[in-house]
Amino acid sequence: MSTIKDVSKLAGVSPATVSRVINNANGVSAKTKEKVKQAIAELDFYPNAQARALVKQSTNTIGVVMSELSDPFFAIMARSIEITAEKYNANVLISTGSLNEEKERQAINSLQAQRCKAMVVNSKILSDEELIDFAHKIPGFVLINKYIEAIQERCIWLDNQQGGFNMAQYILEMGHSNVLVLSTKNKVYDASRRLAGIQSAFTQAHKILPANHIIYTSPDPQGGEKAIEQALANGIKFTAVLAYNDAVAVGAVAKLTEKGLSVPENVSVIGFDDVLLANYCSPPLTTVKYPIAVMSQKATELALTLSKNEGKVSQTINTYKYKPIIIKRSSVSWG
Amino acid sequence: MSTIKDVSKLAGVSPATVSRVINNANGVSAKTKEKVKQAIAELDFYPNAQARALVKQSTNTIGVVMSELSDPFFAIMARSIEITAEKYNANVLISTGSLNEEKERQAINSLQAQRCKAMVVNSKILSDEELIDFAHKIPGFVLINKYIEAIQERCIWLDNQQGGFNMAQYILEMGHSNVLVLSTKNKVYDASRRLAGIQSAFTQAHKILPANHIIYTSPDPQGGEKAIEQALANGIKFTAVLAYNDAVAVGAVAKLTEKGLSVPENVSVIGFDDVLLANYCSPPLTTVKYPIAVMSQKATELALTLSKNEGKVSQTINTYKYKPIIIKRSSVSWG
DNA sequence: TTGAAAGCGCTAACAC
DNA sequence: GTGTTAGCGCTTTCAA
Repeated sequence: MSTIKDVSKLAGVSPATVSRVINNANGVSAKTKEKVKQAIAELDFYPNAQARALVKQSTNTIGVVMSELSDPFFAIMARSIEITAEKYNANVLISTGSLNEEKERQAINSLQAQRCKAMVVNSKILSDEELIDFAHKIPGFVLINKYIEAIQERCIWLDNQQGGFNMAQYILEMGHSNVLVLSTKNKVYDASRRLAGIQSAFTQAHKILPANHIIYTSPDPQGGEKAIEQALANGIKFTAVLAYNDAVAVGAVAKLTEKGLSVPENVSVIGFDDVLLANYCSPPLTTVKYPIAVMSQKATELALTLSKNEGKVSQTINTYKYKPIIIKRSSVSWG
Repeated sequence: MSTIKDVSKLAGVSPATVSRVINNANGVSAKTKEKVKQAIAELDFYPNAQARALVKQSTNTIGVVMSELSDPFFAIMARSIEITAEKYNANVLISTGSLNEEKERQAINSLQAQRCKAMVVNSKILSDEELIDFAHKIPGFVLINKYIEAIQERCIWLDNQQGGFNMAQYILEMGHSNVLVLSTKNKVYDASRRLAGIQSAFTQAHKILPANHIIYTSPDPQGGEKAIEQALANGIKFTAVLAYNDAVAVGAVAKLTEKGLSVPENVSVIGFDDVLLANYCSPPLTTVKYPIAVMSQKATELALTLSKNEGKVSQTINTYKYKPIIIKRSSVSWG
């Protein structure tokens, strides 16, 4: 790979001049500019991004931490961040953390090593203290899908508790009182918020949600299938299922159908997120809309802005809480 | 952000020694190592990845070019690459190109600027010549989902034509002869291969596929819906739909159902890819399996290997063609 | 309008 | 074992 020196030699100018040309600086005569451009083309030269970053002390790269690219929810998030970043001419570096504390930390560290000043982090598992710490060290550190009061001006979040509350309230209104809740690994932040919301709706309605009606399972269709299998095997009685997300819901529907229980006639099911799948599965899924695309865009813009201002937070706006909304389709019937 | 010099000062050693410690080089006494480590912790120091890359002349980063992260197909691909890269301690840099020639080229260029020596590229639209050119310049350049003879030892591909052929052969065997084909933008590589396969199956069966039975639409559910709407509006008669991918198929099913045509009783539908959606939509979709996860893993390993060998291709293996297989579910009936 | 020179943060010879 | 030095490819003063 050729360097700026090679180009300068071929064009018969100094490296500085070549630098001026590739950076569109003015103060270069049209003639030399032309010569340089030709040399660049001839040598197929691309300025080394690392060298540039090193001297400029900035990369214009936004780092993204999330757990699982292949999950449609995160895929939408990634896409939205990317589109937004492009608008601001920023590059995107994605680092995945999975549901493991050490990995999540590493993901952030590797982004730090890349000297990303802007970061959008979807932490599922790190402690609040550690995240607050990061926020204080990294100017453009933004948390998405999570709320921590101490750094609320850097949190873009959905009110998950409200979402859980909505699901439960709706299903109770529909006349179901034997409800099965499919949650996920209890250390996962949003899962616990949603569960809290569900429980508070039960309490408010003076109903009881027995502990054995809560099953913790993996957040994918297989998880949904397994959970239903298990509930049925344990003889748990239920006429409704509240799933952690749409993928789990869809797996639950599949297993219920397989066992001769039709949805929504025998069992009602509610998902969460409203990903593509929810609209096209059968029956179309009643679910809670998670406006992740809008939120990701906001998070990206905030991260970029903060990193420019060296972390100085704007005075006017200081909270970014989004509201979940029930999308009623066909997977719920009167109980 | 602190530098190696700051650390060396605080620890009372030379920068070289610090470098030795962070690189786990031997020849450092336990005592100094301890001092240095303490200083590192105290200053919260992370070695600057760009500076490192610059002097080492290598980044251990694999670049990925693809069009659309939010498509589940690509999401699986990204995930598989990531998992594989991690095994080899390589970082992943994703650059998206969309279905636009200039953007695709830019995506590759920006990866070049980052000095990625290994690259997995899913090109939808660049010309063969240009791709061959890149392959000659970039040691670890690997093409995924595309076959170009001149660089076949760097191509990981599915036999799309065979896949198209299989779909069509199966639907013809099932007794359908009024078939609607939902393809996508005709410049897209795999779409054209699949279409060619479909056509050759028709020819071989001495059947005719009229030109107005081929509709070009966007590769997502909305595209499927629109295409069906259009076909119906134009009074085209069909009892079977061959879709470009599962997302299109699922959209088609939704629109057909909406119009009072049930699947598979009135119309049979076949998808392509076998993404998660295919198994959980209604009815479960008969589709063509695209083993993208395995292929992505292979591509990653190949790219990494080639980049280590400076592009020298191993002698033993020299072709990576994968076979599509029909997965029979419930969206096809006898015609 | 152009060039020389210093330096970004790190590693790798080569001394000692 | 440890330090000194040069240099990776680029940008940016400062001079000319």
